[in-house]
Amino acid sequence: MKELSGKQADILEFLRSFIEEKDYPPSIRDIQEGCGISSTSVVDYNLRKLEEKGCIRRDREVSRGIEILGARGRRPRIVEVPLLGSIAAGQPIPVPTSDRWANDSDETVAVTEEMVRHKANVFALRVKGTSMVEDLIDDGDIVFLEPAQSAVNGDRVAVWLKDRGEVTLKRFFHEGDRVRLQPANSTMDPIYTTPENVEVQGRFISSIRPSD
Amino acid sequence: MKELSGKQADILEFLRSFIEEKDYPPSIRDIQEGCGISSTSVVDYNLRKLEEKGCIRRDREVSRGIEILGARGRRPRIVEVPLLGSIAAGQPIPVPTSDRWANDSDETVAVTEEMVRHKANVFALRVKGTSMVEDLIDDGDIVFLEPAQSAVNGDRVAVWLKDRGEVTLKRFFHEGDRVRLQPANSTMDPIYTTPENVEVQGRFISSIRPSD
DNA sequence: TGTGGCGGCGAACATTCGTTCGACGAGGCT
DNA sequence: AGCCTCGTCGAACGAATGTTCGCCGCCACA
Repeated sequence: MKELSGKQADILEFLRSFIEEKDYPPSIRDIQEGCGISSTSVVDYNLRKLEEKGCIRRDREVSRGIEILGARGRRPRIVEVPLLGSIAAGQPIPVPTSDRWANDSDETVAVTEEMVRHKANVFALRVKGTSMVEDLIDDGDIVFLEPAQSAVNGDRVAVWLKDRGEVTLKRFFHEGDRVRLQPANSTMDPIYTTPENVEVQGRFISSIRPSD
Repeated sequence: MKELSGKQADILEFLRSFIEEKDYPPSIRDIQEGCGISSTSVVDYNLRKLEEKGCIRRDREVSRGIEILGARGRRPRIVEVPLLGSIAAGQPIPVPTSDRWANDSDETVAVTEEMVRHKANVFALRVKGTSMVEDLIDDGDIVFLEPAQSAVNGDRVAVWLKDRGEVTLKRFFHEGDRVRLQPANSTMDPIYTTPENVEVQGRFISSIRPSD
């Protein structure tokens, strides 16, 4: 007996939409009204069935303690990543000096945790320009970076160029006593500088292309 | 008086973590215990303050009717996009013939609504191969498609090639009485075929690169 | 020194809510 | 017919929960 009765499916559907709308689960009597059921005990009865079948989990001794199980109901773990600004071959960007993002008016990007590899303190930047287009990072993309102070060869990092006073996203190569910052765009030349002049700000994690 | 007292900040923080963990809001007494407050009325008092300051919204006559306001607390609208399989220059994929995704065991990808342009019935495919790499779609990427039966020149579409019995992601060009399916990879040749032989399955919306 | 607002306290109260109980009808089975 | 299960119903009980009320200490301020 794995099938859901019509009423059980109704309740499950109501559960979803109620939670979606209100952000908290319905009470038994909410379900009763919402599904046009005449008695609370019927709701309770079917809720138990639903629980037996593994569709929901109920928290007894807690009102509204209903949780939808399964991929469909599980709330994906979302992180709001602060979108700190833009990065290019140009404009300097503000970089967090602490882990406090107290300013709630900051723009954020909401993504699933897996997009930022479950790392903490990740921040996002909007890419301006096409210097990394061959690494599949295009103008307008949003990149996620984790704070980092160092890089190994080949890492894509946001680096602060002290002499220019600007931050740029490039592939990092340590070559003897100099540093090569390699764009992933064959029409652009690498930047050569000294280790003293560069300060790694963050390491590339992933990117999204929010607009087509 | 816009500042939050220490206790109010505590409560707000507790609210966040409680909801994050349990998926439903705490009761007054949950807050009382969780924040080490000695009376429910103190909780009520500060909850009112919080409401005055616009941090939360309370649903009176509903237990646990607390909702966190603002970007930090607002639940981002998430859609679970069914990940139907892979697409490449090769394997056929199952394509939905109806709008029912009844099979809950299907793998899904959770993304924010803006990733799919708030469209309905979007589905996702994992890209195999590098035929679209110059369009910044690489091997392993996940692409989001909307169901479509037609395409205009230049659209990136998933097309069903009847004679080959396979589905592939290409740029679509109608040229006279033939159709050119153009890979975005200069090492690959376009596919020429007839309009009768191609059946557009979906139009490219956006892509993510879940792993580095 | 008195006054009033603020934040807190504990207890009682009123409502909401989950659960239980007895009963009923429709079917299936012996 | 007798007996069982399933799904339903209405009512009531009791636990969980939100709200109110009087009282208190602190502190700024007149």
